Amino acid sequence: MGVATALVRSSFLVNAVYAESSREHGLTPQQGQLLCVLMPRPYGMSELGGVLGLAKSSLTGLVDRSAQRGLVRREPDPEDARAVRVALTSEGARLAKEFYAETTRRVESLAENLDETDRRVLSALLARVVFDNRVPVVFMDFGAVPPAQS
Amino acid sequence: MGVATALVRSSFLVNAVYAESSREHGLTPQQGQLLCVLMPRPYGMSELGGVLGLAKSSLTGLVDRSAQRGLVRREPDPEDARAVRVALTSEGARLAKEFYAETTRRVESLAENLDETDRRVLSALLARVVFDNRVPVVFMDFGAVPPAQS
DNA sequence: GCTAGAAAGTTCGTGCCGCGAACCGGCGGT
DNA sequence: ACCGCCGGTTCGCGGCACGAACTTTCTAGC
Repeated sequence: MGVATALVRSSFLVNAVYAESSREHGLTPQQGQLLCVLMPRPYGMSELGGVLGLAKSSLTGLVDRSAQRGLVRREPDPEDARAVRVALTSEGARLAKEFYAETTRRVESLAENLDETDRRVLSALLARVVFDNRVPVVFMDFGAVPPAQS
Repeated sequence: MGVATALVRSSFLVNAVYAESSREHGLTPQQGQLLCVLMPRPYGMSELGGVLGLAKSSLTGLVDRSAQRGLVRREPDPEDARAVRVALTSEGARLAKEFYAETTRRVESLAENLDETDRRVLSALLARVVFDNRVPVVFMDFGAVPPAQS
């Protein structure tokens, strides 16, 4: 199988899993992604647009809906009266943590038939691709590899 | 980087590339995907739902819009008066071929910094994941590796 | 200081997407 | 001949993403 085909199909798979996990947590995939991005710290709207690859107006809507559900909050930026800092509410932080953990678990399980070595190799190669192509931090890397204290 | 993080981020990347390629061909990503699936042969609506992972009603809409743009056609199934076979129009087939080729090229180029060996390993590992998880044929594998007459 | 313009966000209108519920007509077993 | 299943469509809903136009605030240049 060509590398393009492999990448496209695996993306399809990961998306499906991500979407299902979102749905089961009462989130849309976009909201799930927003929560994950906000986990480490608050972001400005434009900054979020850059990370998520969305237009400003798209962000307004996404943050509106997420705020309406009590997941995030718009705080005024103390340094710039125009700007806004989008932060998780405590409820949002709770859900984000849960969603992140469960999604990580499920995506990991997609590679459960690979042995430890293969998983490491796969991670390393994908990490290289991700790095080379300057992919923004759309999914954290916390305890991601709480790993093997080999 | 954990395997989950690597998979999620690379998916994000591939999606972005896929979406951009679609847009530049005047397609939505869903329409592009539909065209790619239909390249080898016509499909029934339910069958398409299975492959794309969509509800019946979602398919109706997608096929409607694609048909309106002259990309696909609904043909009656000669064996079953209820059923329908969705097929590419000649225009649709032309665009599909173009879109497929360009998208393959771009996705491949995401791994351009990997040497031939690494690319092969990456393909093999992803193919394994895709196979183990029964991912439907959402992206063909034609001349996928027409490559290098080294 | 003042003003021209850039930057941060919002609003608005449009089209696409995905879903479930309800529905219709053909198919098939009994 | 009937009744249940199956393939598809319709409808109404909410979410998503965009560009264009607009408001307010910041900042450069003079």
